[in-house]
Amino acid sequence: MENFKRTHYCGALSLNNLGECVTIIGWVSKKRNLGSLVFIDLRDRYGIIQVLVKTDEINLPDVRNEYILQVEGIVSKKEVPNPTLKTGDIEIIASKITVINTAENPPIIVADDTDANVDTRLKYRYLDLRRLCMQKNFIIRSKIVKAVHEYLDANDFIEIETPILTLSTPEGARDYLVPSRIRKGSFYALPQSPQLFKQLLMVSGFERYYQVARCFRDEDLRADRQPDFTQIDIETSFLSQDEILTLTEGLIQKIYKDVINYDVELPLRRISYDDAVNIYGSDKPDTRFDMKLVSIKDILSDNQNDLIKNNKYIKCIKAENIASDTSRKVQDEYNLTASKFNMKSFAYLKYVNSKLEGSIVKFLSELEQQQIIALANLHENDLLIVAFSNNLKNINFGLGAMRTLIAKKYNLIKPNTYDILWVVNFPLFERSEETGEISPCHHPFTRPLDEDLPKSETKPYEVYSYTYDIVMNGYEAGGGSL
RNA sequence: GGACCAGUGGUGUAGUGGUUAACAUGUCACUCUGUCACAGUGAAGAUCGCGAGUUCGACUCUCGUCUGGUCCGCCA
Repeated sequence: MENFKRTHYCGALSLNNLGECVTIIGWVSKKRNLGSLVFIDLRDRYGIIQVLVKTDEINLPDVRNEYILQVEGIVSKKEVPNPTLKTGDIEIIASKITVINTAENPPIIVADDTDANVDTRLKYRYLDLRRLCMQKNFIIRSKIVKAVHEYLDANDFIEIETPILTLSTPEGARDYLVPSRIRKGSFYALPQSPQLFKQLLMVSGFERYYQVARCFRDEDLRADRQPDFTQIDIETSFLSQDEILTLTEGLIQKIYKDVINYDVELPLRRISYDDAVNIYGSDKPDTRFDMKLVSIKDILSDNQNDLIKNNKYIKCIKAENIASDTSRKVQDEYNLTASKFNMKSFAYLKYVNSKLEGSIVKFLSELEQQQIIALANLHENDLLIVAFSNNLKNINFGLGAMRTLIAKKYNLIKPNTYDILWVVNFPLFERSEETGEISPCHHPFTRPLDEDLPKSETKPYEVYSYTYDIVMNGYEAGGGSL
C-alpha cells in the first residue's frame, strides 16, 4: 500500500503560499480542457483550488470527475483572478500528477448547486456529502459541540452519559420500543430526553450536569423535525430563572462567536409568552420584521354590526404597500393559512386614495375609519387584515401565521441577520382540545410562578410558570424550566 | 390517522388521447494557451415508477399499488 503524503490542504492555500512547492491531495471537481492548457478544480474538505496543467510540459494521465489526485506544483498568482472563489487569486502550476484512485461517472453533480432532488441525493448520500455546503453543516455542528464543551467545562459542569435502553420517560411523545431478549415480552424504551436521569443526578448532588444527548421521539417527520435528534442537555441545582438564562446566554454568545464570529449582544431580549402571542401571534416570534397585531375592538365598541358586535376580539395586522397586489385569490391563500387555527372571519381593508376600501367599510362610521387609519398609521396602498373571533388564542395564532406568510412572500426579512430572544413564563396548564382535560403545558415537573401559586386550585389556567424558550429567527431552538 | 403534490435518458424538467417522446445539463470523441457555468463540432443515452382497466390507439384518462415531498393531527 502506497502512503500518499501532502504538504497542504487545497482550500487552505492562499497568497501567503506564493512560490512554494506544495503537494496536495483532492477530488477532481471539474476539468476544463483547453488543449495544451488544462484546468482542474481540486477539492478537499477545506475548499477548491485550481490546478493548471501545461500538457506540452508534463504528462497528464486520464483525469475525470471525482478521480482522486495527488498534485505536486508551485503556488502561483493567477493571470486572471476569480473573486468568487476563496482561493481565486492563486493556482497550482502542476509539475507532477498522480492518480490515487479512479471513479465512475457520478450520478449527481458533486457541487454546491447540484440539481438533484432530495431522494436522489439520499440514495447517493456518500456523494451528496462530498459537496462542500453539506460538509460545512457538519463542521458547524462539530464546532458548536466543541464550544459547548469548553463553555460548560469552564463553568464547572460535569458531563455525564445517561442510559439509552431505559424505562419509559414521561415526555409528551410516543416512545420507541426495543424488545428485551432476557425478559421476553418486555420492552426497553429509548429516552425522549434524559429528563428523569438528570433530576436524579441533582438529587445525588452533582449540582451541574450536562450532556450532548441523543433523544428519540416516535412522531411523524417535518422539514425541521426528526424523530431522533441531539440536544444540549443541562440541569443545575439552586439557580434562579434569571441565573440560568444568563448562564445560557453566555453559552449562546460563545457559540456564535466561535463558530461564525458573530457578536451576540447580551442580555438577550426577554418577552413573556402572553406578549409574544398577543403582539406577534406566536410563541416563537420572528421579530426581524414588524407587522404587530393590533386590537381595534375598543375603537369599534359602539358599532352595532353583527360581525363586529358579536366577536369579543377584533385584531388586525398591517402589510405595507401591497393593497393593489392583493387579489381575492391572494386573500383566499392567506385565509387558508389562518384556517388551520380555526379562524374563518376576516375582512380586508385597503387604504387607497387616502381612504379605506373593503367590504366592511360601509359598516364603519367616519370617526371609526379615521381612528383605525391613525392607530394603524396607514399609508397609501397599505393593506389591513382584520380578524374576528371569540377565541383569543385562535385569533392570535391565525394572524401570526398570516404575518409570517406575508413576510416570507414579500422578503421582509433581511437575510443573514440573527434575531435571538427569550420567550418566558408560559402558562402552567393548558386544556386539551379533544378531551377538555387539564394537562401540563411544559412537563409535569414545572414550577409555578410564586405569585401565581394561590390560584393553582381556583384558576389553574391563569397560573404561569418558570419556563423559557430560546427563539432564533422564529424557530424554537431550545427551552427549559425550573 | 388524514389532505395535497410529484414520479419521463445519469441528473433536472417539458410534453391534456395518435410526436421520430422535446429541452437543458451531465457523459463520450475530436479541436483549442487563460478557463473558472470555458467555447466549438459530433455522438451515445428513455421498454415514460409498477399493475390492471377504458380505448382502434395511453407518457397522457380511470382504479389500485409503491416511492418521495409538503402540510394537518401528533411533537410538553
